[in-house]
Amino acid sequence: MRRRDPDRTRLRLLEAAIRLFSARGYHAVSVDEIVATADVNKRMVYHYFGDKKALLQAALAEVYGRLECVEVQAAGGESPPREKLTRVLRGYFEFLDRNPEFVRLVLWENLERGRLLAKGRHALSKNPFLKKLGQVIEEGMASGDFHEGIDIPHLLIHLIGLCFIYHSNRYSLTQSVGLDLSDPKVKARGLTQVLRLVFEGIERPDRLASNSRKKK
Amino acid sequence: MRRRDPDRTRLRLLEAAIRLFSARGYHAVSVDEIVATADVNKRMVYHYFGDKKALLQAALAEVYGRLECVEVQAAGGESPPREKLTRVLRGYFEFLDRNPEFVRLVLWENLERGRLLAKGRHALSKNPFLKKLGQVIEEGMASGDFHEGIDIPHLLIHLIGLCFIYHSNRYSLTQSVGLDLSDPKVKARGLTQVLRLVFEGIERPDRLASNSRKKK
Amino acid sequence: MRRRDPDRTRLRLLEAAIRLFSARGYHAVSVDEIVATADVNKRMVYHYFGDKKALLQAALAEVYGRLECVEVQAAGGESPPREKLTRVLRGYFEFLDRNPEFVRLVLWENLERGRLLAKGRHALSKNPFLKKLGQVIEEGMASGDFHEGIDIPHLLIHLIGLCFIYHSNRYSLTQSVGLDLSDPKVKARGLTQVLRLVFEGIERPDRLASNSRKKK
Amino acid sequence: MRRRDPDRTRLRLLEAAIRLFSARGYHAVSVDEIVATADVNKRMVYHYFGDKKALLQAALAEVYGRLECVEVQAAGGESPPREKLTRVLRGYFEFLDRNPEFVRLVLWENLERGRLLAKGRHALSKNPFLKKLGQVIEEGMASGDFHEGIDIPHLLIHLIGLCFIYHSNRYSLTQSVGLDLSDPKVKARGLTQVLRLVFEGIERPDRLASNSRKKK
DNA sequence: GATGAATGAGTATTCATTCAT
DNA sequence: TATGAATGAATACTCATTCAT
Repeated sequence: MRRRDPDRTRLRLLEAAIRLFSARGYHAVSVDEIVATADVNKRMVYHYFGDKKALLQAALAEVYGRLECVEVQAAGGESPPREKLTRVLRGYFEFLDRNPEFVRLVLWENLERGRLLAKGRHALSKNPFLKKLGQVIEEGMASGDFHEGIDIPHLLIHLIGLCFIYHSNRYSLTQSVGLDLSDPKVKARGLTQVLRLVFEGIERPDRLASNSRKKK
Repeated sequence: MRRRDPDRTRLRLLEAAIRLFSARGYHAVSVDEIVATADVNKRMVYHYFGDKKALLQAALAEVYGRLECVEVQAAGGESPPREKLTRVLRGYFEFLDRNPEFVRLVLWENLERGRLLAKGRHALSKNPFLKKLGQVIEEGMASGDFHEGIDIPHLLIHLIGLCFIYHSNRYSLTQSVGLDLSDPKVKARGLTQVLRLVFEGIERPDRLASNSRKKK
Repeated sequence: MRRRDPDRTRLRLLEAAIRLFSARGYHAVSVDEIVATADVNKRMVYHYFGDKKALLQAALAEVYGRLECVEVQAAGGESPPREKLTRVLRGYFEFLDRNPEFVRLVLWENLERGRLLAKGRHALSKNPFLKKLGQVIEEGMASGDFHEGIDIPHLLIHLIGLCFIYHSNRYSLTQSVGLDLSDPKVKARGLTQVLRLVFEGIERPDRLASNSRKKK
Repeated sequence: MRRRDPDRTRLRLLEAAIRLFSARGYHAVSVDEIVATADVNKRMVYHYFGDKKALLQAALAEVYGRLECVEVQAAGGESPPREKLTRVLRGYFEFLDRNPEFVRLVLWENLERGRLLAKGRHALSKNPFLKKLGQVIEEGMASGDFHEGIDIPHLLIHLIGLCFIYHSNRYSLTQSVGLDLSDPKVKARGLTQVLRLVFEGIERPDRLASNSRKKK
């Protein structure tokens, strides 16, 4: 008879759920597989979590929470804005790289129209990472290092998008642009190029006078 | 009553499959639902496509193919590179907006690790849209309008990422940045801001001299 | 368009049916497989035979009929009874060996309780082979070569059984007695031993006096 | 209402499987029928056995095992070989008569080319009945009661064949030799005649001198 | 807290057969 | 005569969940 160790059981279930749900999505994973992976009795899913959906929700909460740990310190200190932003973006990019479960679960949830996201108050909503990111940009605008009039919410979206795309569309991009996005070197260069684009754009500065500022 | 119209039957199945697979993913959709939606006998799925997976594959091929139609003419003519690129990006952004099935199926497929994408030569691989996009950038580099030394494959990824993120992570972004990404006005502004970022970056040009070109 | 050749179509269907039904039995074979094997349109099964069951019946009739061809001449002439019987039994044994479809279909039918056998007037009922066999035995009794008082119907059963078992229970016997019954040499020896048993039994003749004739 | 009696459930499934599989063969029986007969939830087939094929395998093992119980004592003692062999054969004949499931399952399995027989160590392979049968014959040869030079493996096959044919080909034989093999009297006479054939053959002993021993 | 037997609705797929052309 | 689209019931098997112990 297995020793009674409620925490262990709950934890093993959660780990199995994160692994399997992120790997194959909610519908492609059966409760049987989860309990087999966790080496736990099936009944325990219902005992600890209620039902399969609630287990997914717990898995989401757990994984989303990991985002909190990223870059709490990265944006502090007295460095110039460009350096700060560089550090934060690098932190985020690498977080996504080291936490594929996060990327995958966020995508599954978006494809499910965020039904479960809407319920529980996840770390994703009151996200300290995004707050920090916004502050760094504001600092840069205040100091005159960055353009004035930047639309911060949209810029946040862009920064997320530039990092996310490397991890979300890996397979279709590998096919269509011909880069192997699982190669660490390719990813490293990707990050470098993202930073360059973000800070400088693609247009030659000496041509900027005539074009820039046309659009608000 | 038995109508006898093979084309109609095949088409209805394909449409139902596109609708349902893109809406809920492969595993959450049953063949029963598909045939009910298509109002077609269940056997016909196997008659025309072989099995459920092959039906998904056919749906992917159909929807991916739609990308081919976008921007065939947009990038022609004698306009300056910036205008050309603007037109192409706007075309892509709006294509994603008008074809949520495309966005969703691409994401499902990436989450499934591109298993079906790998087989069959889809329009996604020998993608004329991406080719055109690459050409426009080269033109801009050649004419001196854009920076020299741009890494084109990565820039393609960035452009795709900037457009994609508005449509792929709509639900989690709505929660985390507080913009309603289903609002057409928000999307329109998003595109504008994307273009601005792409061309100019966020750094003030007069500060560029000291920072720029440090990284290759 | 395939040329119209009714006889060919019917024949191909029949051949495919015999092959498949004898190989795997009625229920394990689908009409689709039959028409695929026959390279004939599915509808033709119903056109020529009525339904799947009737096709089986036709296959049975065809294969049972082959028994008629065996040993029409073998039992003629002036040879002594022992030689005649030897020839007939060898003919039957070898017929079974060369016609596994016959053996298998007879077994399937017996396992199905002879439901289809009961209907159509098959060659199996008014069987010329068995008639001949009986006649040879009677001749032997009349001439004094064979015991008097032989129960002919039962002896017929025994002779059939001795030949049949080598072909019907091939797989279980291979396991339980350790002879490879698919080996032609083993089968040849089997026939020899069958003949020896039939004519002489296993008891030493000098001991026969005391035991024999006890049972009627 | 949910009774909770695993042994009962397993047993009922096994009994239903034996009954139905032996009656109609593997392919003609559906899992639905089995569970309906057993009055058990369908899921339990997979819970206890794995799948339909494994259930058949379990049924085979169970029924084959019954052969072990036959004639453990029959061949002991000090009786003369002829009597011993008579007892053993009568035991086997009557076993087949009382266990039609055995006969039928063995035949089905042979028709399926012994695929399931091959796996799993069934009682059929290390068969104590056949061993005993072989020993009795050896004793008879040693004592001089039986011919010397008997090919034991083949004789085993013949004895099995003589008993089996009465039970395996009942339907076709009824048609072709005109005996009702379901009649107990006919079967009893059949056994008697089998014994007579086995011990004495059909040839008149006084004619034996000239013919016998010709074949090895 | 933990076990594994039990449930009934649901899964993808295949069946023999018929109909319109 | 021949084609292949169409049908609805049946196939083996899996699902998330609950119950008795």
